[in-house]
Order: sequence, then structure tokens, then C-alpha cells
Amino acid sequence: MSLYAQYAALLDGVLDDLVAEGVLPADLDRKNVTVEPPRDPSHGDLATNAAMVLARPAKTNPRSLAELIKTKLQALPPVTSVEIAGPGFINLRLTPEAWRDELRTILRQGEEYGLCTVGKDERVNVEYVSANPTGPLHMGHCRGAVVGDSLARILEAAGFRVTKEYYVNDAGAQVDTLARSLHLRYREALGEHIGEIPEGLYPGDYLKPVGVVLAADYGDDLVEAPEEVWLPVFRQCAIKAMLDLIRYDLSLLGIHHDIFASEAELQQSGAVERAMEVLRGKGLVYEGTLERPKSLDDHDEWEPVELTLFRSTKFGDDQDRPMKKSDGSWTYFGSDAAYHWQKAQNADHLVNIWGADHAGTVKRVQAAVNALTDGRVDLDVKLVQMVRLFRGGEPVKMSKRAGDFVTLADVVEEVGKDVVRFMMLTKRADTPLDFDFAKVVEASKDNPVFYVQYAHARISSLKRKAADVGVDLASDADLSLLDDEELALVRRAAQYPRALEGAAMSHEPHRIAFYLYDLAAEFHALWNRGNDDPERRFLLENNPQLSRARLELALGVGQIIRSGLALMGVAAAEEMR
RNA sequence: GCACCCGUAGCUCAGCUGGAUAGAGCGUUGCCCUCCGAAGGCAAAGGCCACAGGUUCGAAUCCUGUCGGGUGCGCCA
Repeated sequence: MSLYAQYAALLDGVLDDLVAEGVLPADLDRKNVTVEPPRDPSHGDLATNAAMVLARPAKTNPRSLAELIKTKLQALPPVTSVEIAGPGFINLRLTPEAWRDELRTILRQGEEYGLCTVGKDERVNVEYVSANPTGPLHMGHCRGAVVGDSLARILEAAGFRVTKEYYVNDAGAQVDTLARSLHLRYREALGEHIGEIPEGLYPGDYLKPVGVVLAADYGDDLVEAPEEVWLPVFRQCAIKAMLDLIRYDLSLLGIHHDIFASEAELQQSGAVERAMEVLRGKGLVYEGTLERPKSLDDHDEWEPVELTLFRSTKFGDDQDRPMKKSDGSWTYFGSDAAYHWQKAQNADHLVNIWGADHAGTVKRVQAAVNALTDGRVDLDVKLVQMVRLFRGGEPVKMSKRAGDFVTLADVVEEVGKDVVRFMMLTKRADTPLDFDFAKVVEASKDNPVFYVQYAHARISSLKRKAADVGVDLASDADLSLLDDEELALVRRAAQYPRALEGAAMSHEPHRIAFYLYDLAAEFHALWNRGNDDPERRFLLENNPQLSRARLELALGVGQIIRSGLALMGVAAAEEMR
């Protein structure tokens, strides 16, 4: 239980007492009562808004209720002072020993420190990447991959049971295109000169080795065969090869999904029919026509045709959405509705990480989930904005033709997995992100990756050098030797559990990166004191006891940095090179 | 036309799901350092949180409207 949660519980006890004494009514709603660190540290160690929130329902005023709470809080041993401030905040100060204890807790619990149970063991399905299986992953996929994977780690740390899932769009026209592209490569592997890859097919070299394998397996049997004969074979083979490629790309980032769900299998299983029948049973499916799309110009042609539609407007969508095309095949949304229903069978919450260009389809899928689960399961869609690539300030040019994109594998190879992952989390997901190959590997304070890693490297170096100044790591540290500035760093470290919980509940992994940056900045500031005044260095030749205590502080900070980086899927650096 | 996202310091962005005097980096200005505990340090200036209403003890945060920017709209996936 985090420090703040502990005091929230203590406060709860105080409120219970006040209820028992008849001061407060029993049926008070306390859900808006918080215990937090005050924004301004001069206000104290902890602050609660209890008096302000509860005064009105208790038919009293904040200041007098605060006085009652204050009296009881003062009796708690670790509390040195209680002040009532502003409109009715109650500010607590804790003894230095309380903070020393928190440091001991960090070191004792190690990587367990900060884990919490707000997830209540509920099941969350996080679906991310889900790129079409038509080629290697490129930088457009990278951010969603990192955001989704880090979010999954964070949710797990917050006490959710997490399933990481990838939806394979292997049922649409683009996988037929892929199969045709592969057929060309197959003929090429048999010695045929295929020339330029025609417009509309996938030109990338990555299909060549697959063509070679097929040439070895089938010889020239399928060169002259009609398309309906070879297409299914080539499609299946191409999809499998592309998924292997994608899995490999993801592994470069340390990403491994639990489930790869196939759209084609979903359709074959009859799940889409079943989903539609459920919706039809609720009166949410009908035959009708769509309005003319507003994006069309006046001269564009538009023929209204009768289709099978889902009443997503009942759930706030702009218009009803087709589930079935006029030729009887499923629309993407038709499958998708069934797919989300399938995910919801084994989940209490669904999270999708999507590119921001899919923003327009969020409502209809949420509508489908709501309808199919009768509101039992909620769907949160995190939209991820573009990454703009730069090299030394100049935009990296990419032409869409000829598959000339920057692949994820190339970027990871150039700057490393940890740099890529960290950088992808240095902004909120829904704002565009600039990624400059030169800047992200720069060794300077301007580079948050470096700055956080450098803090951890400094701490690691302290550990290595401890013995040189006669510090015995196995001995107990006398933490009473730490001064106020040093304990302030413990306060910052103790906010890690809050950062984790906030990131989990808001589905915002970037919060961890920002928290770590702040923590690192405060550590560096403390470290820099030693440059002006050698007596304030962490390790002192002539003072093993003080060195031991300060080392303990550093190790605590190092633990938090390591834990936080682990949530981001980033390895902590032992030294900088 | 409609929907979604966004609008916070000169620039790039945070702002802990409604808290106290709105923060950080860059840039600017001024001091200090040039020490491998390297890949700088300290400090200052800089804000009508786009605008106008509303909700309440309290709003950058929630609601409504307006203005401005981005993205999208299809029997594509």
C-alpha cells in the first residue's frame, strides 16, 4: 500500500470516528476525498481536501470541520503538525522518520514497490499494432506498438489481468493483392524476368525469399494455373511469412502478443453471423440505404443501394453503419463488431490503440460493444498521432511509391530499442511527435532519454565505487544522517506509486516518462551539489557512515528509475558510453 | 456540412481525471564552472491557460456556444 493510500486509510478511520460521534452523517459519499502531496512542498508532506468536500453534505462549514479532523490527525504518531490552509485544506507534516521508513520500504520491496491493486484483478484486453500483414512494420506502426505494450505493462503492475492481442486483417482485398505480388516473386524465383512491379501490387523485396521457398515447393506447377487455384495457397503462405516478419520486428522492441486473432478465421467460424443475429434480436439491425457521403463533390457519382445496417446512431454515432455489403460479404465494421464481441467474452475492459486516422470509426465500434455486451464491457480507444521523422532538423523524405518507407527494424538498429521506446512516450499519444535521429542519441540534458539513463548510470557507478571509500554495502545504513534536501528526494521517489496508478487508470503511459524525468532532474540537482561542495558528494573518503546513508538514498532512487523504465520496456543503463 | 482531436511562456510540451501563487526543456538575459562525480551549474525575465457564458466552496481541467488549427467522412481496410 502506498504511503498516500496508507494515510487515506488513516483519514478514513478518523472520519469513521466522527461518524460514530455523531458529528458526521453516516451516509456521506467520500469518493471525492483525496490525500495527495501538495503542489507546493512548503505546504507540507500531505494534503487532504476532506473538509471542503464533506462540509456541505455534513451541513457545516469547511474550516470548522477541518478543526475536528485536525484534532484527530494530530494524535497520529508520524504526524508532526497539522495546518488548516486556504479554503479548508488540511496539510500534514510527517516526521523525518516516516520518510526514512518510506526509503526502507522502497529498498525492501524492490521491484514490487509501487505495484497496486486498483485493477481489482479485472481482465483487460489491450489490442495494439494490428498492422495489415502485407509487409514489415514501419515507423507509422512503431508508436502504437510502444504505447500499447507499455500500457499493458502498466495495467499489469496496477493489478489488472492483461491480454495483449493483435488483430490480423487477413480477410480483405489487400491480402489478395499480397498473394498476387507474391506470385510474381515466385515466377521471378523460377528465372522469369518480371520487370517493374505493376502499380497496385506490393513492390518490396521482402516477398522475394518467400517466392524462392514457393518455387522450391511447387516448381513451376502454379505458374500457368488459373488464379483461383493458386491464390488461396499464395495468400496463406504470404500471410504466414508476413506475420513472421512482423513478429520479428516486434521482438526487436521487446514486444510479444498473447494472441494473434485472425479475421478470416473469425468469419469462417460464423461469429459474425451470430453477432449480427444478436443485434437483430435487439432491433438494432435493418435493411436500408446510406446517405450520400458529404465528402463527395457534386460531380461525383453516388448510387444509393440497400445494405444491412447497424443502428449505431442509437449510441451517438453520426449515421448507421453497414455490416454487410450489397454482394453479401461482410464490411470491415461487420467483422470488427464481431471481433470486439469475441474479445469481450474474456474481458471486463477493452482497450484499442489505433492510428488517429481511424478516429471516425471509434463511435460505431463502441456502439457495437455496448450493444453486444449490454454495457458490461467498456471500450477505450487510444488514438495515436503521427511520428514525424527528422535527421539533424531536416525532415526525412519518404515516397509512398516503391515501398520507400523507414522500417521499424532500421530505426531500432540505428538508435537502439531503449531509445526508440523511451522517445515514443515523451508526449501524450494524441499529439504529433517529432523523432530526430540526431537528437535522440545526443548526450545532453535536452535529451530526456539520456537524462534519465544518466541518472541511473551515476547511481550504478556509486554502487561500484562504494567499496573504494570503505562503504560496506551489507552494513545497515543510518538514515538519520540524511538532511532535508535528501529526504525531499525520497518524497519525490515516493510519488512513483501515484504516477503508476494514474498512468494505469487514464491509460496514459507517457506519464511514467514525465515522472522519471522529474525524478532524474531532482537527483541530478542533488548530485551537482557535490561539485560546489565536496562534502556534499554522495561518497566521502573520510565518512563511511554518511556515505552509506547517501548511497542508500541513491539506491532507492535507482530502484524507482529501474521500475519505471521497466514499465516503459526500457532497460536501465549501468554506465553511459 | 458533420464528427473526432487539439488550442497553456517566443518555440516544443507537462499539468497527477475539479484544488492552494499554472510547471519543465529549448531560446533570451545575468552570474559561476571548464572539475572524468565528463557529456555544465545557479538564477531572472517571460501567462487574460484562444474567447464568452454556465456548473460549485474552487475550473487550464466538467457543460454550452463562438473563433482558430489538424484529422477523418465511402459497400476502403
